[in-house]
Amino acid sequence: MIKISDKFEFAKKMTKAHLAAMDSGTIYKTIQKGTIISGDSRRCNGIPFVLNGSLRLFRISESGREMTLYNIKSGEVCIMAAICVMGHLDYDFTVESQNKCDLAVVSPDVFRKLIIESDPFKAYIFQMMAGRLLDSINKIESVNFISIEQRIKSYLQQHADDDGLLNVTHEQIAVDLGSSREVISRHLKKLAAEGEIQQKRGSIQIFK
Amino acid sequence: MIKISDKFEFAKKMTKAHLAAMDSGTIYKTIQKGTIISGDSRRCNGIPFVLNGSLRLFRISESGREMTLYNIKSGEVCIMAAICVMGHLDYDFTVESQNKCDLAVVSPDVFRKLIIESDPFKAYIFQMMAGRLLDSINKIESVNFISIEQRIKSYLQQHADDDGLLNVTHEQIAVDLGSSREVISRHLKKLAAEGEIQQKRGSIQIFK
DNA sequence: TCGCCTTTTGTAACTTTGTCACTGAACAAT
DNA sequence: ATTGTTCAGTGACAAAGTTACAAAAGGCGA
Repeated sequence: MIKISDKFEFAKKMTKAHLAAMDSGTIYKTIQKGTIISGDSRRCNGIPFVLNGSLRLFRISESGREMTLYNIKSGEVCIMAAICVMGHLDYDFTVESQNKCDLAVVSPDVFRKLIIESDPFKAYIFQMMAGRLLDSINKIESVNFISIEQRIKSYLQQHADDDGLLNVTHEQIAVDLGSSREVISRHLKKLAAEGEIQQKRGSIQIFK
Repeated sequence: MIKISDKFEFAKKMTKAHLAAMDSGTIYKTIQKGTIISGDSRRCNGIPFVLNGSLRLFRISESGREMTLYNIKSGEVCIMAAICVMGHLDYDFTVESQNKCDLAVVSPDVFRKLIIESDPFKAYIFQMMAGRLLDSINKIESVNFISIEQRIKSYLQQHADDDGLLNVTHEQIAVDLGSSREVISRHLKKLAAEGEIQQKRGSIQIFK
């Protein structure tokens, strides 16, 4: 079983005592794709560190529209959980696994101890938070300044594998971009007509 | 002349040595309304702590559209400057004073020293960053989920003084909400017709 | 292999929001 | 009072999002 200290560089700089404390307050678990680990009236019972796989943090509006805020990849931590634990705030985001995931869930108490005592731990959380803030600012800008067509194109580029293939539905793209399926369909159709992509059910092949 | 340690609580918990270091690396300055202190091809030459007044951090899109990302109030620090200094990144936001401001600009070197050595300093920056991240996430949500009319109403509520008066132009509201003046004008006209507000040139009076 | 069900995609009509190109009104300074 | 500048109003249009369906694709059991 892989542990935090195997995957996270910061752990290598921690003292033996802190590592032991972290270990004793950590529950390792493997979850299947589509598992909701937080939100949906579930309280935050620990801070998830992702060892393998990736999580998706999203919100659902009052009208039921869903929007991805960001993904948490392998080697990253759910920084919103961390912030809520530190500020004793409520955590009303929903976090869902996008595939089979190995998680290390650190208990709030141990987290609070480490964030105060351990410099490497603190530095790591700091860095994650800064990165997320930059991401968020970029997202705000992107939503306001960039046309949906451009954003779809970027999305396709970023999510395509080496062969230019994506296994996503129009709905998924819409949710990730904070748009709606119909809009995505319209633009994909246009891109297909222009010969930039080819569509199949549940997947998209991009060219050039 | 007011100093950082007079306005910022965290300074009261710092050691004498760190306070002295901070002092020696800080330049105090007063700037007039509308002064641009960062961005516009200006490099970041220090981290501004706001003693009085408030700053506005914004971005300008390629098409020239301007959008406020957030305001930095008295007792706060420009966290984007801090992040850029820590990550040695470029700082391509624009920061402008919204009124007459007293600033304490801490040099990057001293900032980097304090962020490593001083726990109270670190804790303060941490807290500011967390707050800003929450704000940003809320902004993303608000832009995606809430109608412009609702957002205008919230804006009016939040920015009105005790008598329900706001001294803002339609253009300012548009920039702060990431919308356009014409849209704001349309909705304000509607609100005025419904008797919820009364408009004058450069100011709005809200009722109830 | 055929029908059935679910998921995914397509589409038309409509509303909301944003853009463009002006016009006019309010205020300040000379 | 004239002039220039900033602020607000407006109509026509474009882009994006919503509503309400219909149609196709794929999986699955009989």
